[in-house]
Amino acid sequence: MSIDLILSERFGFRSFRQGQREIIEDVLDGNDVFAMLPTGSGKSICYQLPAYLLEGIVVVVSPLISLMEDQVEQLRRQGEKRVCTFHSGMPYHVRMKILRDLTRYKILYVSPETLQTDTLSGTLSRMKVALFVVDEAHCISQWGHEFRTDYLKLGEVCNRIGRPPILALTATATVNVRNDIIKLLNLDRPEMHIYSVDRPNIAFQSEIAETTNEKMDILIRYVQTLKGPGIIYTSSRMVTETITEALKRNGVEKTAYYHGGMENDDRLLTQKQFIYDELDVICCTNAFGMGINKPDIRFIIHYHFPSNIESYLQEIGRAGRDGEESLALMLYHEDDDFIPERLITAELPTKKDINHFSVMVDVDKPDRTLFEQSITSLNLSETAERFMHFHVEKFFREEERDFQTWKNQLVEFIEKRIKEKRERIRYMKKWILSEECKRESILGAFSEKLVTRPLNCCHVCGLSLEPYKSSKEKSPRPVIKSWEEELAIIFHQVNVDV
DNA sequence: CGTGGTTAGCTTAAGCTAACCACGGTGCGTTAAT
Repeated sequence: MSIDLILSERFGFRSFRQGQREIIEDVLDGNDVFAMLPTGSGKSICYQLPAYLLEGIVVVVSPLISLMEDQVEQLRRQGEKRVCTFHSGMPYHVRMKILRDLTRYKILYVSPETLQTDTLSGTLSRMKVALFVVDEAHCISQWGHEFRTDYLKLGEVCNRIGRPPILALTATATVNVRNDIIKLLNLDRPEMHIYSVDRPNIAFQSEIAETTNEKMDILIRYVQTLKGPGIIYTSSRMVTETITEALKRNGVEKTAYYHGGMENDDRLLTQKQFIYDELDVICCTNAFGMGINKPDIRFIIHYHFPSNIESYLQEIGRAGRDGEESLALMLYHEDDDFIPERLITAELPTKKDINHFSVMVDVDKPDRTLFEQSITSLNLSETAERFMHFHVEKFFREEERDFQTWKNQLVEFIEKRIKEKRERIRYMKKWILSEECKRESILGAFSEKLVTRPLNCCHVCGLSLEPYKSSKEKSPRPVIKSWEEELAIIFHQVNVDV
């Protein structure tokens, strides 16, 4: 069966979008593939379609449980029942049943953490795995080194389950991040499919405030005049709540906040309200956004800047998926520099911590239990603690281990990581403050040149804010949905209520 | 930097103020205690 036939019969599309055919052909040839496609361009087809042609199961590593659930649900709606996910939120007996029947499935969605467990990787190692997919592959580089170290072990796990061909998918990765992913996943001469990260319908605007109060005033003024829906990003949970209150006091009623400290149910509810247009504005930390496929987001405002330019691109990339004019507004005040600096140092142990550690353990007769206990008594941040556990595990896996060498390398590595992270913050700040074209310089960060400049480019090139303002007389937007879509929404909600 | 929580120290001893300090963001999984 040809891939065009499967595309129309299984997925209901007449033709491939940019990049999809080439990527699928390389995957079917059994090559390792690295693909960078802009958000919303149909990345999942690149492994879902080959699943019908390859012998064995396709294992997809995904960063969020909600993302995995969404994908499974969507495929089931399309009529494909041979897909599943496997995670801690599922009842024990359901998980066991899936394990028993795993050979019957075509696609399995799983987190990097669960994939490490012997129950799952053991079962997979005894069957044929056709393809190993890493979705949102930039997470390997962005989260793997400290926050979710299981991302660093994906290469190993892939070997354990028979080293099938690997497909790494992402929407944003600088050349450095690409190389990091290739190295950590152990990709073998991968076929590279890199497409432009430019989003011509997103215009850039920045405002530099003299004081924090002024920044808040500017924010409120913009939100009052801009056409929604929109997202406001900040770097602090508390600030999301402060901004929400301030906006409500100033006439922007349909506003809510969202951050990782909230109850799961509240997060889900707020997210749904935003997607179904019950909210105009959402004030959030970087917890919000991954997997949000709302097509008509009109503005993204940064009240604080993210700590690197890929995160920034990810965040603004959530606007204008429908192709309509959208605005990315950056608000800056010099006090903002403090937060990202604090965050990067808090996620790693200091040299002093490492010295403390080496005093506590017996250097000549290394004992695993004592090592682990000593980490706990260092009183590190959760992320720094995770980092230490990962490196201790690595130490005990070495046959000829030497504590001093390990320690020196660790300290060196920490210094290198902090230096890199500072450099990335510095680059982000340079972008904010530079007097050059915002679009050209952001493309430059991805080693790309601007080909055509859109009419509304950025405030440096000259920008009219008129297209982004809300019109006084609000005509109700016609909502045209196919009956399939309507049904899907109804079923979705039924599932949620039960 | 800004903020919120804690504590020392003052005082017609229970509640106030001021000084000080810690902290700021992303999620998976498992387990212990009811």
